[in-house]
Amino acid sequence: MKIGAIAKACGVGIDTLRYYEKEGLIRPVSRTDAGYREYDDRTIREMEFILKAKALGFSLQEIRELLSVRIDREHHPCSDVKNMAEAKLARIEEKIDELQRMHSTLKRISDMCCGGPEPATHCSILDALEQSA
Amino acid sequence: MKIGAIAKACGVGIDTLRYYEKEGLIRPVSRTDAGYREYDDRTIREMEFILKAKALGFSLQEIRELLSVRIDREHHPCSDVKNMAEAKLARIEEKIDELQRMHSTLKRISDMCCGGPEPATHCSILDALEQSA
DNA sequence: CTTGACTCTGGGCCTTGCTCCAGGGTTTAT
DNA sequence: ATAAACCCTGGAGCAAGGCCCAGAGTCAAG
Repeated sequence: MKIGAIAKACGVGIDTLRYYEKEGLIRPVSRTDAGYREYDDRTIREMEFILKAKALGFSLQEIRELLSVRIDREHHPCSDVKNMAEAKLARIEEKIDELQRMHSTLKRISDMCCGGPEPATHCSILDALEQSA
Repeated sequence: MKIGAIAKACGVGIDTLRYYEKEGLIRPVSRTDAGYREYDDRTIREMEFILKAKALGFSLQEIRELLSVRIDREHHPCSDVKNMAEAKLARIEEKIDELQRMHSTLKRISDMCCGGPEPATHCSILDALEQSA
């Protein structure tokens, strides 16, 4: 299969595949005489792995590490993978906390605002942003 | 006050002030004969406004809109501000939801992993990422 | 008077993950 | 045979929000 077929099968752009190759995530099985990349089903499974990991919040760099464990499971301890998963979970939790703090503060000051058509002369949202608290 | 004093007072870098100026968020009160930017206390209050809005998740572009209401409250309805706040709240909620989905999926598959020192031959995290579900 | 601290402009660089372009070669279908 | 569709490389550009640098001018203190 050539790059276009893989891209279609995985629902990504051709450029994405070339980019992942440049980043060391995937590799074509070979090249044709004309220099065209050739892939097989393994690439599709690798891409599914990558896309799933991405959906869970792993960066391409982290995915590269996951892939390096994946291709040689025997020589990597399970703890390597679990550590990455737990570190990622911790970062996701931090991000959620931060967003929740932002949300509650903003909601508090937004709820005080009338939101009506009258001039914002006494708008409590703007007032809240003014305060040097 | 010159730019270094403002930067120190606001806890930002000098480049940040020049960047905000280029982005149309702030403006020096005047320039000295030598071309140095001059500011006064109003700038500090503006920067506090900006930094507070940033902490609530507003982008610089959105803050520019907030500032334009702020400097001429009479000619903008309160609803403009509240709409921005509510749109931002909605986007924060979306982001939280997405992170929570990521978190629960990842936690589920992470919890299945032993995390021990043995080879990852049967690591359930990797297995879960393999599955074409 | 000189040294050091400050400021100016204009531009480049960084992150992440692509996306697009130019200018060429190749393959496939009609 | 020729046009359409595909592929190649290398590099530029985008988002956002700055940081950093060079080279030059300015200002305050000793």
